[in-house]
Amino acid sequence: MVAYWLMKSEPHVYPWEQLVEDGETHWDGVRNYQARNIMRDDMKIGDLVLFYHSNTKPPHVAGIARVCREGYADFTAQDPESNYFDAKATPENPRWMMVDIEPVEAMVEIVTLPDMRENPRLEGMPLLAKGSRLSVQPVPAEYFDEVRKMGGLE
DNA sequence: GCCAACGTTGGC
DNA sequence: GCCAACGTTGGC
Repeated sequence: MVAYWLMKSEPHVYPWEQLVEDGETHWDGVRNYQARNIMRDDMKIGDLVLFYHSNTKPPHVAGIARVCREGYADFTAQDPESNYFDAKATPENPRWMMVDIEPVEAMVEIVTLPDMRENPRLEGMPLLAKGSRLSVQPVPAEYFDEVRKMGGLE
């Protein structure tokens, strides 16, 4: 049973194109407990992910990725040189977790946030909820399919 | 750059 | 364990 998710990345930090170039990546740097718990407990190999570019004009879904490694320690938390260093993270208790994802397919056309807000079929999608800021969040299947169609994919 | 909505921290 | 202060996210 495949589950669906949405992950946010700022394009100037790590864009979709970089994921395509890399072939896969580890989703380091998440420092929010709710998002961590999703990566630790819920994301399974084969789950599909809407790759969302935040903090850009307009914000948009750029492509679809797939989980290719399940939750494990985010080692950047233990690296004093990292921007994501957390003094409370240890090998015994890494505190922060991540998954690996790989690109599946780019949207034929990006799906922008305004377009999603205008689509009545997406009413109730967590991303569109007022005050939503979770960087890793669930996407109920019907919304995932609709976004995929909006992006020109079947 | 502004600021609303959240999440976290720390004093009490 | 409350809650005010502060920091962050992210759309606009």
